Amino acid sequence: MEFKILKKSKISRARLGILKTSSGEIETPAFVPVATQAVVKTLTSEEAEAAKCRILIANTFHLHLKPGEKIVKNSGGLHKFMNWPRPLMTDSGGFQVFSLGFGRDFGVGKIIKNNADNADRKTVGVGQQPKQLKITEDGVIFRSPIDGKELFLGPKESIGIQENLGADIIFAFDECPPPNADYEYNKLAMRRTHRWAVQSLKAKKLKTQSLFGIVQGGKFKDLRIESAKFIGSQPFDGFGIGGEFGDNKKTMEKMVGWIIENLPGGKPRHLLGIGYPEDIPKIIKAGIDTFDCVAPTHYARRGIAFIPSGKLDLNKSFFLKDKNPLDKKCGCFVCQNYRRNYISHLLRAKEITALKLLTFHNLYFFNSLVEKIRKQMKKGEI
RNA sequence: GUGCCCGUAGCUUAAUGGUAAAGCUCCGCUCUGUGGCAGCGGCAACGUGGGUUCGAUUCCCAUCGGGCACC
Repeated sequence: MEFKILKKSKISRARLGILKTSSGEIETPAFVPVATQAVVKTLTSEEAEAAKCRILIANTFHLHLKPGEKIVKNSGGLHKFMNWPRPLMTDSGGFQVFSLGFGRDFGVGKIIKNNADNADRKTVGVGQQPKQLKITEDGVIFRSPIDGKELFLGPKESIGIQENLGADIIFAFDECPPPNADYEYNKLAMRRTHRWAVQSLKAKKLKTQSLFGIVQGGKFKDLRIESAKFIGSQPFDGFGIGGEFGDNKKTMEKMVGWIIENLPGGKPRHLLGIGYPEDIPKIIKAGIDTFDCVAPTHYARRGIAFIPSGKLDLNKSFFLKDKNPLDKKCGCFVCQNYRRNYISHLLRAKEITALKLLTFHNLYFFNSLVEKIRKQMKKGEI
């Protein structure tokens, strides 16, 4: 892999680049749509490409369970398996330590609003374990959500699976602590993640893949700096930034800043799981090169379209009388050919095509948004 | 025409001699390394008219509407 920085902004930390992988190159900054189960839900790979997707991220944990990495490997690897010849990432399964663990126990996502509703939420401290899984020094004992069987995932296991899957960019196994974890828990989890990072490097054998280390540290400045410095000092090909980013957009920007300042400048930085439209200019200005987010695809399946002025909830009945396209200025095939009333009807009729049309539009919207930012960067406007 | 049964929220159904509950629909809200989920909140009803009773959605009568059986 090669990362070429074409231009550095003079007014922010933003940079324009080309990320060259074994499966071709992408322009950065770039949005990375989520294809957990080796598919952008509701779309074919050809459709994802038509929606301007140039790189996707699949998931180690999910693909290990179903269909199993050997099936994928025997099918010629992830690219051939899903007919996606372009660049691919796989997430390490570290996030599932959170989403199937404390995230499920407390019913929280990785961003938790610090309001009255959450004032009485308990904090997670050192020594606590999630109900459904066990975190040890060597890795994590999961229970398969499919058959309840015990399943162990550590750095070696994760890298082994990711090598079999065969994405171009793979991630070190990490622990993503919950947003309600206290300082001491974050410190402990972060240092464990650092040890796992070193073990992930050691476990990696294939040279065709690039390995990204993951920075943790929660919302704590000294931990984020320590993590960025440590992970940054290791021979990774690039860096992921994981975990939580405070309870509002401003703190997120600030926190990403702490990390970026302490990472080596020449390697790509991927922000894990962040990217609402309003976040995108901010994180790019903070120095992020790639980022993934379920927002466009997940919201689509809840009936919501992203447009320049915000979001449209097509479930609302007044859209049944709205003959406009989702977005008049959008160039995607959905906006060229379909109207809000029809999509709203399909949603109400529970027709899966509604989800497909919205997914396509949302991805096109996100990818166009980032494309526009790249153009602005070329002109020196960002 | 006669007999029997049934009329509770937009829909499908509960419960009760002390003014009513749920599911779906509908209307809000939440979801950031993905659940084609889920969760939270809200609007909304005793067919009509009498009677008995301190009090009737509940018991009685009539009436209207629906169903079944018989003629």
